This record gives sequence, C-alpha cells and structure tokens, in this order.
Amino acid sequence: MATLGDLERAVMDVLWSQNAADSEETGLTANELRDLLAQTTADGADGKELAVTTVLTVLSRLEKKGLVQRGRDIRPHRYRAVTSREEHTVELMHEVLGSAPDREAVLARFIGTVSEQEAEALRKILSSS
Amino acid sequence: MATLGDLERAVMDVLWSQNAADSEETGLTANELRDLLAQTTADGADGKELAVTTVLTVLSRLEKKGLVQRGRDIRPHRYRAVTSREEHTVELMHEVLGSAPDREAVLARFIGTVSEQEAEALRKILSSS
DNA sequence: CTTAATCTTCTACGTACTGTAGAACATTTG
DNA sequence: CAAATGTTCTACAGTACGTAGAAGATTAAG
Repeated sequence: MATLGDLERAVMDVLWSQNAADSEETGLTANELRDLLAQTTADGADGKELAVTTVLTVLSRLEKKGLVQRGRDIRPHRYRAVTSREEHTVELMHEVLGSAPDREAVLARFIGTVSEQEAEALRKILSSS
Repeated sequence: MATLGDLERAVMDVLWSQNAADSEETGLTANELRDLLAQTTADGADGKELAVTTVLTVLSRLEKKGLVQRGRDIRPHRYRAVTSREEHTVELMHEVLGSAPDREAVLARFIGTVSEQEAEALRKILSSS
C-alpha cells in the first residue's frame, strides 16, 4: 500500500469524517475540502488556507493511490474516500502483519500489549464467531 | 516510527534472522552483512554485491532510527537489531491502530478478516490471560 | 453568444528520504 | 612504518510530498 504524507493524511481524515457523518456520501468539492481543512488544523495553530490547487494535487495523488474516488460527471468534481477509515486501518494492519514470517507469533505478542478492556472486547468478538 | 526502504528492510531482515538463529546475539559486521545480503537476494535474481560503504550507510541510518545498535568498542563494529522482528511488527501494528479514532471498531473488523486458524489461536491466547 | 467567473490540469520547485558509492580519514596488522 | 582493513564524510540521482502558479476547460452572467 502507500504511506501517506501529513497533508494527504489530513485530507483523508476530512473525507473519512464526512463519509461517516453523511451517509448519503455526497462527497466534497476541492473548495469545501480546503475550507474544512482550514478549520481542522490539527497542528494547534488555526486555519491557514491552502491554495485550491494544492488540495486538488493532493486529491489527484490520493486518487492514484486508490484511496479517493471522484465524480467526474458533475462539474465541481466531488471527492470521497473509497473505504472507511476502519477498513483502511485494517488493511494497513494486515499489510504490517503480512511482512512478518510468523504471523501467529506476532498476533500473540500483539494481544499481550493490548489493554485489558480491549482484550475483553476481543474475547467477546471471538466467541461469537 | 519510520518507514523502511527496500534495502533497509533487507538489512533488517538479515539482522533479525541472525538474532533469532544466534541467541548469543553476537551481531554482524558490515562485511558479513554484505555477503549475507548478496545471498539473500529476495528479488529473484542472484547476489549482486553492494559496496560495503552502502551497507554502512544504511546501517547508520537504521541506527539513527533506533532499529539497530552497534558495538563501537571492538573494531570491526558489530551490528544487531535492537528489537526482534515480532516486537517491531507489533509496534507497527500499534502505530497503525493508534492512528484510528475508534480502536475497538478497528480491532473488531480486524478480527473478522483473520483466518479461522488464527482466530482459534487468538481465542486460546486470550483465554489464558 | 461573448465575457467573466469558476474549476481542473500541467508544470514546477524546494525539501526530505533512500539507494548507492567514492574519497578521505582511522585503526589494526604484518 | 607500510599495507590492509574498517569507518566516516560527502555526494548524487530518483522518488515522494507539500505547495502553488500558469494555462486550459467549463459554466454562469449579461
């Protein structure tokens, strides 16, 4: 898969939040995205507005990476995340896990480092499958 | 954490195998590493020997990243992985997981994508803790 | 329909990371 | 000490990413 840069990540975060909030998955335009990004400045400081072209460039790259899909038919193109953040995260976890020769050993260790609460949640999930 | 390049990854793989095989964790010299790398050409083709300086550069970078430790006292410096491959992988998984707002949701999905055999292993591990 | 506003694509540049290794410096050995 | 061996510095090309202007395309306004 691909590793995301800071801005790419920020864009995906906005898109993922959107997808989660709006089940109609309308998607966002580059401009809307730029505005949301300006508000959502995670870096403490407040909204430094990026050029729209910057956002568009990033969106293109994300599209090439298969993380974003765009509606080309309607004019102000609308962008949305292809997968949910959770799905994406799971994919990444599998990717990481896949790089290990002994998956079960890794899983075992992994479990050992999870909080008791999460372990409990896992037990529940596993018992019902 | 850091994302590894192909060569960096290859070097770590050799070091990890070494560490696993030799419990004395003697470590390897740059030259030994270069030779092992030449054999272990994962890329299908066979042993293209790298310059030792190349290996040393990569080792320095890995040291800076905290993945490799070197013995500076003895002269032909000896390098070894700081953590096992499994530990490293687990760290990566946590890193990935940490980037998600809803960890449990991710874990739930993750479990759903694991093989039945692995799920069984997980049940066993979880029940004994 | 002609112009203005809006949107998208192309091109570009600086920075950082990685693969790769020669040149120069340091240490050990004969 | 000289030769062999090892380590550090410096360097360069390729790629990824943040950033955005210039130019081309499309839609809206008059």
